[in-house]
Amino acid sequence: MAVSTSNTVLIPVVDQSPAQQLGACCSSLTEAPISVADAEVAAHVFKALADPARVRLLSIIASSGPEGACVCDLNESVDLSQPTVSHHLKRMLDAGLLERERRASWAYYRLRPGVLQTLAGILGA
Amino acid sequence: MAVSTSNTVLIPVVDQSPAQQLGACCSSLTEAPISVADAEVAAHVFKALADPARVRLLSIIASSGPEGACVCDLNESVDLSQPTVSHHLKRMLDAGLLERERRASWAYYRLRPGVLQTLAGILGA
DNA sequence: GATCGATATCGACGTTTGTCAATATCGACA
DNA sequence: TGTCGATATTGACAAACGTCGATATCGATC
Repeated sequence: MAVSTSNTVLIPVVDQSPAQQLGACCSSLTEAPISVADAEVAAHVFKALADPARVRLLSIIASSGPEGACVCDLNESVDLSQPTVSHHLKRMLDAGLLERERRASWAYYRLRPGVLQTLAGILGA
Repeated sequence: MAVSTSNTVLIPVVDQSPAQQLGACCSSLTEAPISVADAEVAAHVFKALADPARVRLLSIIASSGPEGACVCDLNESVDLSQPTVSHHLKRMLDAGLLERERRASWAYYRLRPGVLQTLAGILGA
């Protein structure tokens, strides 16, 4: 998706997940007023955390280390239907909080490395 | 609101703002799976950040230091009606992210001390 | 006390969201 | 190739949300 012109490579920001854009957007909310565009990006990522089921799913996934957590286990960890769990996982995946890997018939989700640190950096001092 | 019985003082958790409960709930999302109750508290605070207008308002307020920002200025900083700005401020106030102080006819909002650090601590490692 | 300016609340509206049942997809394996 | 189990997608619905205009509240000042 990168557009190459002579010796420069332009990467359309809109093709990146919100959490990816987050890394390059703003240093800290408290340092200076965030721009309207960057606020949009940040809010999109916070939205992915703005639901109890997603917070819990993320915590379970994050606690299961770099190998990730199997959806089959996640389905039983929260009291929600399988499609609903799948929906929440997709939401966090699209936001760039999670990564997915297929192993045989199963899907494993894991935390995207560094994304929580980036988010904390934007919040924290 | 504290209920005093003989020599103990019980503070009902439900009477505290979500951000206040946050301080006493969970250490880190990545350490161990968060409980259902704590996930509810955390999600409530994240919800207060899950809107572009609120992120920007919070950033403007946070950037204006401990003396806070006047609503009269905030109204002009974002392209929204006065009632909408008031609504967003109330949402963050209820979540425990902000504090309000009246000076003469004006209302000043400021960041509740330490709340972003607490939030970052829950996210970060 | 009457007025005025600043902020908050109310009522209404279209949009987004969380949820589920039903169904589709996709890989493994007989 | 056909079946089965795991996960994703679709469609529908109620609830929550963001927004605004109109109005209420509340202090200051005349």
